[in-house]
Amino acid sequence: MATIQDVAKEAGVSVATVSRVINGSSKVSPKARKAVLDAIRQLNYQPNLLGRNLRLMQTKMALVLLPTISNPFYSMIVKGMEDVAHKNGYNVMLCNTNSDVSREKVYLELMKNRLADGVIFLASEMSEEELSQIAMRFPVVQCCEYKEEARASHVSIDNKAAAYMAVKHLIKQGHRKIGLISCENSFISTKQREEGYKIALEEEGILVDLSLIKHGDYGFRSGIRAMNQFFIENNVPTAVFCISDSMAIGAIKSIWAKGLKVPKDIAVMGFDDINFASMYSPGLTTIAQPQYDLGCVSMELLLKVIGGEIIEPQTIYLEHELIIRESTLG
Amino acid sequence: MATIQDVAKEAGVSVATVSRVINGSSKVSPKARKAVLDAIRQLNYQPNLLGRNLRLMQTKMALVLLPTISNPFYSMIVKGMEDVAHKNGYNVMLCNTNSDVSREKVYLELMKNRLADGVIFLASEMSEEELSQIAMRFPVVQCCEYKEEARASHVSIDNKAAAYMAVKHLIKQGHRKIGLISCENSFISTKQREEGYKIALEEEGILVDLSLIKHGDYGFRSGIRAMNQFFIENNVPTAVFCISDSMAIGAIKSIWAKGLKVPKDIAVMGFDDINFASMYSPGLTTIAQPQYDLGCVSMELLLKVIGGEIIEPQTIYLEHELIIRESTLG
DNA sequence: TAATCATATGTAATCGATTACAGTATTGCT
DNA sequence: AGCAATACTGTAATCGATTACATATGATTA
Repeated sequence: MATIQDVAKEAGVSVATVSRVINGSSKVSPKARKAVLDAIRQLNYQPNLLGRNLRLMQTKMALVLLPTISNPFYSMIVKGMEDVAHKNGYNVMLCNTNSDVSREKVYLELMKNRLADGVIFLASEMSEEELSQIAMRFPVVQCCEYKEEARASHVSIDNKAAAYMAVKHLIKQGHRKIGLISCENSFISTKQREEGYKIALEEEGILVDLSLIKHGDYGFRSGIRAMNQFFIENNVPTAVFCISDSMAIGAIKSIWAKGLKVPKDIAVMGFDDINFASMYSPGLTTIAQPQYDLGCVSMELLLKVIGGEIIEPQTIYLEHELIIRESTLG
Repeated sequence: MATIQDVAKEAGVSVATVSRVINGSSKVSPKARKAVLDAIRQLNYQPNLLGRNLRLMQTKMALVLLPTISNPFYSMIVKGMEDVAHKNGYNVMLCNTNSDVSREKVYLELMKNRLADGVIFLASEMSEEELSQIAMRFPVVQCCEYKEEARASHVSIDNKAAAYMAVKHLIKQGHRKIGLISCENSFISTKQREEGYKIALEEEGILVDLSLIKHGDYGFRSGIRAMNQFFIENNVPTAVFCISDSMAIGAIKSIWAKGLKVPKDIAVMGFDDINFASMYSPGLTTIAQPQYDLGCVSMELLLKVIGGEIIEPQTIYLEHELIIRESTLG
C-alpha cells in the first residue's frame, strides 16, 4: 500500500510537495503538480487518514447515537443528518444503543478516544449530570428527546403544543370523552404530550379523568393491551390519542376485535406519522414531525459547536403538522 | 487533554510502562502499575486511538453499507453484526447508501483510507467487477444480496428454495391460479425467487402464465398498483405471492378496495416477515429469514477474513422458515 | 549588475501511541 | 561471593500524514 513517501519518490519531489498537491494548501508549479498526480495514479495512492487525523487532531466524523435503527421514525432524521454532514466533509457514524446506557457509554468512548469530533443523541437514556459532563468536554447536540437540565443544545418540536393540537382536533370532531395512551418513561416528550392533552381538555372545561389515561411502551402490542384495558374496565372513550403511531395501530386492532369500527365507534389518533400511518386502513390521523429538518438542523448545530462558533447551549424548536386521515373523520 | 506522556510524567515512569499497563502486554511491577493507574485516574486519561491505530495500522472498525436504515428488514441483521463485532472488540460503522453507487464509493473511501478494516455489503448496487476489485484488496463480505460472479464471500438464504416453499404452500391450499408480484431489478434474490415460483408451478403441472407476473419496487404503493393491474386486465388470480411484505400489504389494500376479502377471495403471501407482518390484519403469511443469524454469520466471516484466516471466498446459506398466518388460510 | 522580492521546494519536527532492544536491578543458585 | 537467570524499565524508532521554517531559484527593479 503506497504512502506519501512512495509518491514523493516516484514523482521526484518531497513529501511536502505531495501533501500540498493533495490539499491544495499552497502554490505548486504545474510541472511538479503533474508529476505528483501521475505518481498518485501510478501507485494507486490513497492518503492514510490515520496519519492525517493524528496530525490534525480531528476525524471529520460525527457520532449519532440512536436507540434502534428499526424505528422508522429515525430514518428521515438520520438522512437529514447525513446530508448536512456530507455537505460539510463529515461522515456519520450511526450507533444502535438499544436504549442501553452502558452501550451508549461504550460508543461515547469512540469520541473520548478521538475517533469522532462530536455526538448527537437521539433519545439518550443517560442522566442529566452525565450528559452535562460530556457536553462540557465534547461537542454534543440532543435531537428530539432531551434532558431539560442538561447543559447541552437541543433540537425538537414543541411536543406540548403538538399534543394540544391533536386533542383539540378530536374535540372539534365532537368528542368529549377522550382517552390517552401514553408511556411510562422519563422522556420529556412524553411528559409534554401529556401536558398538552390535559391543557386542551381543561381549556374546554372537560375534567381530566385519570382512568382514561393508560400506558404502553410505544409498541404495537402495548397499544392493544392499553386499549383492552378500557374495554375491561368498561370505561370506553369515544376517541383515543396515542403518543405513538404503533400504539395507535394496536389500539385499532383491539377495537376491531370488539367488533367496533374506527372511526365510527371510536376515533384514534397517533403521533409521528411513520410511513405505515398512511399505508394502514383506515389511514391514521397523526402529528407529523419535520424529521428530515430535525436531522439537518441538529447536524448543522453540531458542526457549529465543533467549529467553536457556538459556546452556549442552544434550544431550537421546529414546526409540527397535524395530518388528518380517516381514523378520526367520522 | 492528557496524553500518555502526561501520564508517564505524573506516574514517574516511562511511556513504555504506561503503555504496558494499558495493554497488559508484559509484566509490570505492582508498584509501577499502581502509580500508572492512579495517574490515569488523576488525569482522566483516555488513550488517543488515532495514535494507536496509526501505529498498529488497524482500526477495529467494520463498515456496513446498507441501502437504507428505514427498511425494518435490516434492523435485526445489523443487530447481529453489532453483537458479534462488539464481542470481538470491533465497532460497526453503519452507512446509508440510498442505493446510490456513488454514495457507496464515498463510504468505501473510508476503508481505502484505512478508517475501517473491512466491509459488509447489504444489497450493493456496484458491479461485479468493481466488487471483485475491492475484494481483492480489502476484506469484503456480502450479506443477503450478492453478485454471483464477484470473487467475494457471501451469506444468505436459499431464495429459490424459499420461494418454492411459499408457492407450494399456496398450492396446498388448493390454489392453481397463482400470481406473482416481483420486482424489476438486478438483485439475485429476485431472480431466484422468480425461479422458485416457476419451478413450484411446473412441478404441479401448472403452466407459468406471464400475464400473472407483475412488477413493483418492493414498496407498499407499488404493491397496490401491481394488484390493480390484475383487476384492470380482468385476469385475477386466487392467490398472490409477493416478494416483499410491503407489496403484499399493498396488494391486500387493493383487494379490499374492490370489496373483496383476504384470504376468502384472494390469498396473499409476503416475504421477509417484517415486524408489521404480524401487526397487520389479517396477519400476513410470509417467509422469515434468520435475520439476526445472517448478521452474526456475516460479521464472523468478515472478522475471519480480516484476521487472514480465510483467503478463498466462502458461500454460506442459512435456513429460512415459512410463517403461516391468516392471509393464506382459507 | 546588484539588490530585492516572489515563488517554489525541501528539511525536519510533530501528532500519540506501540514496541524492539538495551540496560539495570533483583533473585536464585552453587 | 560470584554468576546467571529473571524481572522490570527506559530510550528511541516507528506508523503516515501536515506544516513552520529555511533555502533555492528566478524575476524585477534601481
